[in-house]
Amino acid sequence: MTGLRYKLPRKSILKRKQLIDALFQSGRSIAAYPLRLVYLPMSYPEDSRFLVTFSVPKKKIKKAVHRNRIKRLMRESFRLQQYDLNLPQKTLLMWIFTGNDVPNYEIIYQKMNLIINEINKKYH
RNA sequence: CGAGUGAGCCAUCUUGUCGCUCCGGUUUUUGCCGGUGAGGAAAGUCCGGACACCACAGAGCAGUAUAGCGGAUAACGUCCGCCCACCGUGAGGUGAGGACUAGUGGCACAGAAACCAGGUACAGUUCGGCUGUAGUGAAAAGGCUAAACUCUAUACGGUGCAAUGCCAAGUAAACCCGCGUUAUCAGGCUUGCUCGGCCGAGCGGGAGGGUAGGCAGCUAAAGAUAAUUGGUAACAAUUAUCUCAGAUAAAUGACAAGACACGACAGAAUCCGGCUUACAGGCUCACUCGAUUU
RNA sequence: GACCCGGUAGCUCAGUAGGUAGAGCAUCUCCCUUUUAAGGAGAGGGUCCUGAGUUCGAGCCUCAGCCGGGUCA
Repeated sequence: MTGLRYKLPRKSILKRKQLIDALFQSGRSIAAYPLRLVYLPMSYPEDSRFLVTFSVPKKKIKKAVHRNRIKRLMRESFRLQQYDLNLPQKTLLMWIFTGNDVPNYEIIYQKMNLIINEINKKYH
């Protein structure tokens, strides 16, 4: 795995509303509190193995500072683990935070690792 | 030294590795190099502007806001100075601080009686329901109440960057019902109403279809810092230096090491000036009271 | 982001010149009935979202905050 650059540029971020709607309509999900991953294999023009986005509901986390903090932790955690995820084809990913409090980085990292392993089992 | 008052400022820092936004350069292949990157409240959206658009905004009414006097300002409900009232030993603090001698209304309970009056008990009387006292109450004939209507003075066109302009893509110039078509005529604008003015060949409703991209607006400005001058002050003028976020499912994070005061409230979304609310702790200056020493 | 509404009993809502907080449903008790439902009689239940201010006195007027909802591309 040497030589891999752990980057997460803008082109790998899911932005288009049409794709997000499709993801919610027919995507599957895996949960590991306080995280939930919604995913859907799909083809799209962007040159990236996946399109990913992170979401923290305002109903659960009231303060904008805390929502930003959680999204940053999730983004950082996914950035470092993106090559552990073995996907046979292009896939849409949405990470949703379902907890009620601000967690620390280690919990996010471990739970994300759990979900990623779960996905890999399904494809092998 | 202790207690306190007022004004202003700061908001963990340093280094390394990996990563993100925007800008510039390099390179021609999505890399590399350099720079850049949240707040004093970015918040609440409570005021005031700038800016943009609306068949240029006219008159009257209504409505809303403000309320000692003077000044500052682009403007303000903000700020500064002075006067007055109240609070504090004091430094100081607080104040919607015009008018119930224009009119209308309200004053529960208690009380004989509560706002065109009327008249309880007792006493005194010049016998005139005249005077005093008692009693209820916030208030008893003289008042209180305008954060009651109202009056006076002043100000105010409406909508807001999801405004607005342009580009690209796509769809349905179709269907049903009603009204109207060269007119003292449907309907619309003038943003609550009336008058007046203007637009006008289509308009209103039902059911249904399509779009959810990009660029401009978008950050160099009532700008920041310093000095000097004018002014009691708010503030203004001049000179010098500097360029300081512009994202768009939305950029500031992770890890490691070190330091100490062991880190509060909290995240820009068109931009400024205020107000209000949240907030660990620290610093500076001026002043007051008390005690002690000399 | 900008601009608007609302908060009163367990639920749905009334509440105007500021003066003792009400209705319907629900709950509980009793009556009626073989029993239940319906009907009748009665009872309990309130920080009027929170905190200040004006007033002799605020659900109501003023200011600040909290929570919930809506409109606009």
